[in-house]
This record gives sequence, structure tokens and C-alpha cells, in this order.
Amino acid sequence: MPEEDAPEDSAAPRWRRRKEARPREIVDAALTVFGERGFAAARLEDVAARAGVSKGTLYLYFPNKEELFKAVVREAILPNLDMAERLLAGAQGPSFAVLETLLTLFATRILTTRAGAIPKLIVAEAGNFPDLARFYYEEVIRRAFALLAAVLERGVARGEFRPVDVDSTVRLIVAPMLMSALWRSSFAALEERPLDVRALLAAHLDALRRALAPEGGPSP
Amino acid sequence: MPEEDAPEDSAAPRWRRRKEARPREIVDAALTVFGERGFAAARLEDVAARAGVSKGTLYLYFPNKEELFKAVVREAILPNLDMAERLLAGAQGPSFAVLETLLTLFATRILTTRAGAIPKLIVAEAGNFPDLARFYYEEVIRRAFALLAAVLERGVARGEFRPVDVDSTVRLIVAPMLMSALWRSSFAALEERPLDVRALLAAHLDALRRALAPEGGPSP
Amino acid sequence: MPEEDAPEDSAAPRWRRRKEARPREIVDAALTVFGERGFAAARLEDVAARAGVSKGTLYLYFPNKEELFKAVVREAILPNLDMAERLLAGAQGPSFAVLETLLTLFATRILTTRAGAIPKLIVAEAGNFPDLARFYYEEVIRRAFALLAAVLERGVARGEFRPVDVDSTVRLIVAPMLMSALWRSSFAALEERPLDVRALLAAHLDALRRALAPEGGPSP
Amino acid sequence: MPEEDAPEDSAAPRWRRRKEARPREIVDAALTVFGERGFAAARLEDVAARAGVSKGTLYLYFPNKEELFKAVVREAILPNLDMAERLLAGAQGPSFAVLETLLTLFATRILTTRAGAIPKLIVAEAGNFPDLARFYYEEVIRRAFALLAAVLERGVARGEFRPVDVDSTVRLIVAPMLMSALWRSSFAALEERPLDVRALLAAHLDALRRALAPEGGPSP
DNA sequence: GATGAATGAGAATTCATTCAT
DNA sequence: GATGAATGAATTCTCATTCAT
Repeated sequence: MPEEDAPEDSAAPRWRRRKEARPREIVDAALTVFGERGFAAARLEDVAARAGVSKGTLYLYFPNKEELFKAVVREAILPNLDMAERLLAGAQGPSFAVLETLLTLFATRILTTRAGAIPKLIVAEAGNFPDLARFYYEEVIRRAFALLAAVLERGVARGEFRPVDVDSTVRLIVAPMLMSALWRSSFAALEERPLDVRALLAAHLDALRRALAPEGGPSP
Repeated sequence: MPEEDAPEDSAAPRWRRRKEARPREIVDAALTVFGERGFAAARLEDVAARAGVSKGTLYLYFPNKEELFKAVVREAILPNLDMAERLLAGAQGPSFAVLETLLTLFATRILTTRAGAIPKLIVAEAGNFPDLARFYYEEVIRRAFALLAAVLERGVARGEFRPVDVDSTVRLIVAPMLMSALWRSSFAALEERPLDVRALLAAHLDALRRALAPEGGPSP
Repeated sequence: MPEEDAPEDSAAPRWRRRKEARPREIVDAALTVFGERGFAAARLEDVAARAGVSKGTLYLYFPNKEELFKAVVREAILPNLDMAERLLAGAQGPSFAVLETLLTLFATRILTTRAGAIPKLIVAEAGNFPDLARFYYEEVIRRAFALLAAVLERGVARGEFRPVDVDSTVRLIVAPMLMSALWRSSFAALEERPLDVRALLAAHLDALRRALAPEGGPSP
Repeated sequence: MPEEDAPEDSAAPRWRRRKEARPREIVDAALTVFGERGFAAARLEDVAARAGVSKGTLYLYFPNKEELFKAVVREAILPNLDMAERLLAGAQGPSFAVLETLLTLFATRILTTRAGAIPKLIVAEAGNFPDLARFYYEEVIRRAFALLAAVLERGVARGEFRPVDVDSTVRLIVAPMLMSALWRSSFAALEERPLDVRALLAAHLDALRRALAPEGGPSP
């Protein structure tokens, strides 16, 4: 989709542009297909078809299915992590506001996009593809956890949060967001009323605010 | 074949027992194998081998792989749900204590047993086996959610909890437990320090207590 | 084909017998197909079809194509080597007669049977399947060379042969037989007059007799 | 692309040379790659890479893989055959010396060069590419055999050799040389002591001299 | 002439399921 | 009831060949 900015007719070397766009198109198609079927059950043929190329072309850009998957994760998750890290680095306001921004970011950039399928994919395949699990653990989980831990520590240091077990609290913060992502992948189709992510996020933030408030002090 | 050593005529109880025990043995083996490889990647051959029967025998008791999986879920989860429901029905003390008991029950009866693999299995396969998803949604999730909703409503009614968005709060309660189960299935092997479920549960209960405390009032 | 010796109707457990016969039937079919197309180009589908089984059945008996090939070699070559070794062990007459018997054995048991395709197969695939090459080198070539070396040394010791460079002479003895095998696999179809193995063997033995005769003495 | 560094206008000799040299460079690369992997397993991509051109360029000079292979054979073998025929035509000394020269020629110009891989290639692929087999049979084998037959007949006519079965004897002469070539392609890598071609050639010539010597007369 | 992106037919292997014994 | 031999559909990956640039 990034290629829309140039008109097709202006002597554009369509082919050259194609080559540069291909990997992204394929990764994009792969995200969709993997999201729908899971990694193992996804057929590369379907990925190719959706990307508008042949099976063989996939292998021009990715050496195998697993590497294609890694590329999908990289493309869909890492930019958001980068953004989150920049956000924390430049943060100046109260720590709870940072937390709020981060969770909102997750809710809007991951949960409600096709990237929301990735947690399910990882959970489903980690056991069978240890390589994948390690890659995700190192590149995503560690970084995300460190980020949240930093926010918590910042809050405690500034007297905004009561002292907490950081590791456990990071998990408490993440869990509902993750669960929402998994829910969407697994049961969303079965429910009459779709999961109200906005309400859940509000309730989560509300609960967190109370849980993190310093003893006796006001809510953060 | 171990049953041959008992004479057939003396009431042959061992053999009879065996025959009746078969389904359970198979389900048990299946839980292990599914837990290790995931539903799709699990080979019925391995299930049969672990149960000490032949592949063909599996089909005497279960019409196909999917039904076997349902049986696994039924066997591993439903008894715990029954117990939880009975527990709530007979509860008399403070609602938070009920909540505490339920979560502790989950932590000890599911999280740390082979049944802990089931959430991952469901998450992984729900997309490809809508039947399975529906079954689990109806038989497990709905009941579990209703149970927790009942506890929350009881607490609010008794003035122990502040009024909350019940649906969202149920999810907040469940999420960390679920995430622990998924974590074990996916990343436990990669971590030097294993996830400290006990600490997480404590932190979670602590946070919940604060989050549910009536405004201005004491912790529940 | 070995099953013809028992009448089909005599309550024979056809199935059991089948299981025992299968590997040989498959190996037999494989020898033919490999011989016709070469190892790499042979399609397991064709092997299965010729053996009268399905593709899957192949994998019940052989873990992969390469092992099937090894089985083919084992079945087709090793019994003849065994026989040759026994022959030498029990030999009492003149050494040249032993040599003559061995070469005749090769000409009749290998060259003119489907086993004659094996040298070509090995030559063709040794480069791409080092495993295979090693297997053949250890199990066949080494043994065959040792056998012929023993005959030569016996002849020299008994004064029947002049002293020779044993290693080179072994190769001189083997080469024409091998070349005949390769010829049949490669060019036989192109020739109007087929290669006269009998004449070649006679000429070879004649030449060998003269070449091995002790200086000044009579032909061996 | 290395040609860009020369100015286009100054007779651009390098570029012109390059253009004419292309086919030879490609054939040369192909000989190496075919020799290493065999015809079927060789990838034209590797040939192209080694020749320093693109895959597409191959098809400017050769219509397909098979024709490229024929070109390789032509280039590597035919000049040597030409030389051998000229050698025989101009021969004046004893016939055995001619034979000796021819075999030595083979040992030095084929066996120890990259061309030594060709016999293996032909043997391996003759079955699958009858066209190739016919080409090689007509262009190489027939000519080589005729050459040696002529030497033998010359020797017999001059009383240097005893009368022999010419066709068989030609094969006896060729076989050890051929076998050496095949050996190098197949098992050389497995042996601790490499095949001593010089010793084999010496033993072969020695044996031939004895085998061809006229009855009762001196060695030729 | 030269390039290299794109194609798609083709083959090994796996495993849920069947059914003759 | 129990067995396990047999099946064959399904899927990843490779590479000779083409052709727009």
C-alpha cells in the first residue's frame, strides 16, 4: 500500500518498484493468512495467492516458512515497540499517564489491527518451533517487560506508586491486553456482543490506578 | 497384554477393569501428547503408544481426533469447574475469600498440572476447529465467567466490593491466571528463573483487593 | 515371488505372509526403478506402483529413499559377496581357477541380472550422497578388493603368479567387469550388436593368464 | 561489469573479447559445476554465478541445460580425440609405443583434469537423456574405440601383437582408465591413500605388453 | 545483448483414518 | 474387542525456463 503515493503513469519503472514492495506485500499477506489459520495450518500457496504472486516467488524473498513468520512478527510488532520505547524515553508527566498511553497504544495499534493475531500465533507455535519462541522472547517479550518495569520503577521512585513486586506487576499489567488479543483470535466469532476492549481497558486502568496508589495517599 | 497373567475364569476382574479403564487411559495419554505437541502436531500413533494400545483401538472409543480432544478437555477441566461451582454454592464467608479460594484452586489444580496445557491448546486450535471453540466457550468459559460474575455480584450486594463493570472485571481476574498457563506452555523452557506463580498470585490478589475495595472503606 | 511355494487356499494367513514378503517386494521393485532412472530421478511413486503398494506403505518399511537404496544394494550384492568369500575360503585348486570362478560368478550373477544396474547407480550418486558412497565403499568395494587381493597373494605364494603390484592388479581385474556393467546401463540400448560379455570375459581371462604367468615359466 | 573501467571509444577491445569469450567461459563453469554435482543436481544458477553472468545470459548461448552439457563434452573431450587421431596417423614406431602414448595422453589430459568428471557424468545420465547417450556414443566412444582398434590391427599386421579379439581387447585397454576416472569422481574423497594412477598405468601397460606379445616371441 | 524477477510443475514425506484379520 | 498394515491426500520447497525491462 505504500506505493500509492506515485502515479502509475509517470514513466514509473513499475518493475523496480515492485521488487522493493514485494517483501512487504508478502509479509502483509502472510500476516493475514497466518492469523486466520495459524502458522502450521497456513498454506504458503494461500499466502502467495493473497500476495498476488506465485509460490516460487515467496522463496525469492524468504528462505522458508519460519523465516517468513519471523519477518511478519518483526514488521508488525517491532515498530510499535520502538515507538513505545521512544515514548518512555521522552516522558515527562506522571508515570501513570505513561502507563495509560502505553496500554492505549497497544489497544489501538495491536489489538484492533491484524497484528493482534500475533500473540495467538506465538502461543500456538512456541512449543513446536523453539526457535520462534526464543526469537519472540528475546525480541519482543523481554523488551516489552523491561519497558513496563521501567515505568513502574519510575513511578515508585517518584513516589507516585507504592512499592510493588515489579516482575509480577508487569505481568498483571500485560495480561488483560494479551488475553484480549487471544480472545479476538479465538472466540470473537462466537459472541453475539463483541468484546468491549474500550471498557476493558478502562476497567483495567481503573483497577491499576487503585492497586498502584501509595498507601494512604491519593490515587496516582 | 499384561492381563494374560490372571486366569480368565476367576472373575477376571483385572481384564474387566481394564476394559472400562481404557477410555480414561487413552484420554490421559492424549492430554500428555496434546500438551507436548499441540493438537495438530500430535500424532495419534504417539497417543496410542503412550496408552499402550494400538492405533485402531483409539477409534473404538473415539470417532476421531477432534472428539478425543473434546474428551480430554471434559475430563481435565469440567470436574474442576464442578468443584468450583459447589464451592461457591456453599460459600458463607466474605466474598474476597471465595475469590481467593477459586484462584488458588485454579493455580493448584490447573496451572501446575498437565491440565495447564489446555488453554494453550484451545487458543491454538480455536481458529481451525470452530466446533472445538464453541464447545469450550459454552462448556468452560461461559460457566467460569458466570461463576466469577456471581462472586463479584455477591460481593457488591454485600457491600464488600465497590460496584464494578462485572464483565470487564471478570476478565481482569482471569487474565493473569490464563497468562500463566500460556506462559508455561510457551516460554517456561526459555527462562532461567521459572515464573513464580505463587508470587504472581499474591500480587494479583493484593491488587484485586485494593481495586475492589469500596470507596473510602477498608480493603475487603 | 518366494511365496509361490505354498498354495494360497491352505488356510494361509495371507496377510501375515504379506507383511514378511513386502520388504523384499519393495526392494525388488526399487532395484528395477532405480536401475531404469537412477536414484535421484526415480520416483518413489513408481517404486510403489511397481511393488503394488501405495506410496505410504514404502515408509512403513524404509525410513526414506536413501535407506531403501541401501537395502537394494544389500539385497542384490552382499549375498554374492558372501558366496564369493566362502568360495575362496574353501578353494583348493590352482589360484587362476579361483579367479576364473570369481569373474564368472560376477558375470552370471551380477552382470546379467538386474543387480548389474547397481554399479551405475553408485557411480552416479556417490558425489551427491556421500553417505551412500561410504556405505558402498566399506561394505562392497573393500571386501571385493580384499577378496581379489587374497587370491593374488595366494597365487604368488604358491608360485603360480609372478609377483605383482597387488593393488593395481586388483583394479585391472575388476575394471573390465565393472565397465561391462556400466556399459549395459548406458549404451546397450544404442548398439545394434549387444556387448558380448562372454567373449569379453574370455579375452580378459586370456590376457590375465598371460599377464600373471611367472617369468619364463608356463602360463598359470 | 568489470568491462566498464575501459573507455568505450578506444577500440573497446576488452569488451569485444569478452563477448566472444562468453560461451567458453560458460562451458568452463559448467564443466566444473557438473563435475561437482552431476548433471541433474547441478543448478544453472551456480553455473551462471561461476561464469560471472546472469541466469538469463546462459540462454542466449545455449537453448537448454542438455545442450550446454553437450557443449561441455565437446569442448573437453573432442580436442583430445583429435590430437589422438593425429598422433596415430603420424605414428611410425612400434605399435605398443603408440598405445603407451595414447594411454599416457588420457592419463594426463583427461584423468587428472576437470575433464575427468565427464565419464561419470555420461554414465550417470545416459539412462535419462538418451539423446546425450547417443551423442557421446557417436562422437566419443565410437571414435575412441576405432582409434584403439586401428592401433591393435596395426600391431597385429606388423607382427608386434598376437592376433586378438579386437573388440574385446579395446575394452580391456580402456576399462582401467575409465575406472580410474570414475573412481576419482566417486570414492577418491573416502580414501586415505589416493589412487596411484601412475602405478596403475604402469601395471596396466606391463600386463598389456605380456598379453599382446606374440606366442613364443619376445614382448612387443 | 544482458538482466534477474517471476513462474509453476514436480517429488518426498507425514499421518488420520480404514478395515481385513 | 483389538490389531496394525495399508492408504492417499496434502504440503513445503526447488529450479529450469521465460520475458519485461
